[in-house]
Amino acid sequence: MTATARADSRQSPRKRAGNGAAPRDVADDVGLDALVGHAGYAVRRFQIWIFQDFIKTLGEVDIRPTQYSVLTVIGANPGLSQMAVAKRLGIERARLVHLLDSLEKRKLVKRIKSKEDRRSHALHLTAQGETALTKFKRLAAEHERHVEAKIGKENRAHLLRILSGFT
Amino acid sequence: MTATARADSRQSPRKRAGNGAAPRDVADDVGLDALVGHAGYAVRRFQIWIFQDFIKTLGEVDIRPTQYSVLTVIGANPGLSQMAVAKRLGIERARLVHLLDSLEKRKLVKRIKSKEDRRSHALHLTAQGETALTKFKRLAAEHERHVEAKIGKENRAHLLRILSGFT
DNA sequence: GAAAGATTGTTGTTGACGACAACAATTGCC
DNA sequence: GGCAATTGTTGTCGTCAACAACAATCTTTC
Repeated sequence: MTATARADSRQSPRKRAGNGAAPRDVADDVGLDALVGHAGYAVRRFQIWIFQDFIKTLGEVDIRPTQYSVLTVIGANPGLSQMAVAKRLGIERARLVHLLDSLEKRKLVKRIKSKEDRRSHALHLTAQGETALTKFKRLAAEHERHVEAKIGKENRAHLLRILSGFT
Repeated sequence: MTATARADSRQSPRKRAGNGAAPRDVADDVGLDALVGHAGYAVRRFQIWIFQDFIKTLGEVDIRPTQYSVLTVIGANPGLSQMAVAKRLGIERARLVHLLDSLEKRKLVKRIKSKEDRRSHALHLTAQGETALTKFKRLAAEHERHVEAKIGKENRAHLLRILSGFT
């Protein structure tokens, strides 16, 4: 049913395709037709927009969305292992290694060798990391207001409710 | 206001952070706190889920979301230039080159040298591409039903309405 | 009508990111 | 004590966005 708009022209599409009947130099009025109504497409475009705004809004402190999520989880749950953080955020532990390397180099996070399980590291924010995170959160809240301005306050709330199952 | 859940513990967070007070071997009940209420995080997680389902549902025909969007746009607007397609879908023309290379190798799309503008290529589906696309659309509709089953029919509809501005 | 500037497709590089595989150190199981 | 599983780490591979450079071609401008 997404193809309804094409149903007629599909019977003999090469009639127009033969030569340059419609090369269309105007790129803005291209019909999406079947693409509209696809949740994945809309979500992808929205996600791109929202990440770009986040990166831009937190640009002055050079924090990307993934880094922010890591800092937030560690800040809320000090002493967590890398495995636990990775599992919670749905990122691979291999990936988390590099993330923590850079965050540790910036003195925002420290890895402390756990005494209960000497394989694992207990993750903590540094004092500097604590104060930095509060600033990041202030900027993130500003970003959140941009989202509200873009799609509306109620729509944002409803969106969060719809997607709450994905935590 | 997204940080409200942390507002109390933020005053003296290092009280708990001091040593291994809460190493927490259970990874599933980790509090996200401040992360909940961030639209970007929810959208990212949802987008990952929805893409994985799309890839899996269209796995038998080996078509990924971006490829599907390209085929759909070309199918609905035969004769479009690469530049127009790229601009419409928000992907770079450099990226589109590789996408079209693979689609052309699979005989789904053909580039025809435009006679009006000899720099550009007019994009068309092959006959094989036309019939293939109808099958892809059927599978995509099935994927869309998975989304409905996941978040609910009305929620999906509302989601599309909220995000319609991102086309 | 020719020079200057813009556009189209192409190639290449960079960096973020997810998926996977291998490894050493350590723990837990039996 | 020995064997399987887990944790952090390193490395590779493939996807994808962002840029920069380039040749061919159009468009503008004088």
